[in-house]
Amino acid sequence: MGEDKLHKYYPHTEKILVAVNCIVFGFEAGQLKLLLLKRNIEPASGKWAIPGGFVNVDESLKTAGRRILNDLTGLEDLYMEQLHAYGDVDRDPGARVISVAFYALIKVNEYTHQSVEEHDAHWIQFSDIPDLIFDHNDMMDNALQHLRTRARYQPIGFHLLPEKFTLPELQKLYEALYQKELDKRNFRKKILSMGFLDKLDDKDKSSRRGAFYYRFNKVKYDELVSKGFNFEV
Amino acid sequence: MGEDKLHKYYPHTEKILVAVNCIVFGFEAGQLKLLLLKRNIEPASGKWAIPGGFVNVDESLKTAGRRILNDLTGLEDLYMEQLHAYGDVDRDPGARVISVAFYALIKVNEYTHQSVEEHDAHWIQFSDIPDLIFDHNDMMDNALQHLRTRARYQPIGFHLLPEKFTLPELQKLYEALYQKELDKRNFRKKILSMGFLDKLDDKDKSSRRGAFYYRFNKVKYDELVSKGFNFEV
DNA sequence: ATTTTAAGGTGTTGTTTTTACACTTATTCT
DNA sequence: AGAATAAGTGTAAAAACAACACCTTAAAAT
Repeated sequence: MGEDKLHKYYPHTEKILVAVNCIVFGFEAGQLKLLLLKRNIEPASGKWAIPGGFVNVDESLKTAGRRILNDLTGLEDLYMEQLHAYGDVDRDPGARVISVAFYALIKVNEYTHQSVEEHDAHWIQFSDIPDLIFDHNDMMDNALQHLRTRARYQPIGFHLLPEKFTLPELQKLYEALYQKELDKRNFRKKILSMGFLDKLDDKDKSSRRGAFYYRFNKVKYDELVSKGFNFEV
Repeated sequence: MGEDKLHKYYPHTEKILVAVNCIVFGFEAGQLKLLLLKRNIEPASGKWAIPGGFVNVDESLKTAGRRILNDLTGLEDLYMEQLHAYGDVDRDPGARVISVAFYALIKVNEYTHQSVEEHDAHWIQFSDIPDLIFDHNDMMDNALQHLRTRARYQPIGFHLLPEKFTLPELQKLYEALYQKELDKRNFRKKILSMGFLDKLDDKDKSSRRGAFYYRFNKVKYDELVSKGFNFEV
């Protein structure tokens, strides 16, 4: 799509820089974590920032998000949803930049850890989030808030856990999200009564007794939803 | 903010046209309605569209939304929230345009009707929505879906009603949103038990018996929220 | 003036969902 | 063998929800 077409149809209009930022959440050792980078371009080089970059004219917003996140951290195939467009005139002191924020959820494992480290990115837990550049602390707050409310009504928490997870792990995730302890019996009763978790034969042996693994069964879940089921934790 | 600054900090980056669209909802005669315009610029001139226009470099997204909506329809001071940024590369055949959609709620009355008519905009009820340009039908679907879920957990429905409204009116609004009949006694019990509606002394006399007016008391509502209350209808 | 009509307003009961709460079991470590 | 640790399990009381029918008010019609 060239300049000709642009001027033909929308003369006297001003173009603007468009960026995307990806707020990447991970869950590890009972802690919710955020992926941050030290920015390496001016202005604000060296300061902590949420991964981001500029959208090219020939790519969609989500494509740009995936490309930029891959460039900056090596991560790919994450669950990603658009969150909000940040458009205050002076939000970026370098230029007028509108940024579309996405939040992403990732199953943290050795491979992703390695990739993140090689790119000099860092997992920071929520009690230790530093001052971030521009409006990135706002983005982070909004994303966290959004994740909290959304996880209650959509089964997106499973994107933060490995394929095979235990019920105590799942409960710890929800406790981390809601910042509130949950009753073990009531939690298990509720989750299992929904009927889309498959109990596996093997156990996670990191505790003495060991806890059975479960798996999220998307086929069953979709079937239930099509019958009017509403997820809620 | 000039070109100098831009080139100093972010060289080799491509700027893009940024638009906003406002999905404006109204509620009248028991019907949820959408404000639409016939587009008067190319491409797709003469086709039905959601009101929209381009963002200037010196205004925020929301400011642009209010300015454009005011230009196109004369409306002002609406409740407005950002919804989603639409960024597919070919969504607008005229150029690469990213559009940030807002949804807006308005208390329809004689004054707003007049203003809308003078600008040749139209209130269309949901059963009669025509084919819209570009991805505007998607925007509308998303906005409606969003309104429905959001109205359940946030007291935003009151933005669609006059300051003084009756309980039968409020119930009709929720019935229109959920497309489902509600039990009069249970609805009244639930809404009134929340304790943020003030009953007024006068009645709406458009029915034989007349129904008492109520008013949403924001101070009481905020107080309840600060004590941990969660709105849900 | 009386009757009719249309919509507003009101409580109770059974069912379902949610919450609170304590002991047993499996396994590892010593 | 025994101690330690976390996993796993059931019940009862309380709260929320859903279903349901009649009386009241006031305008309109006769």
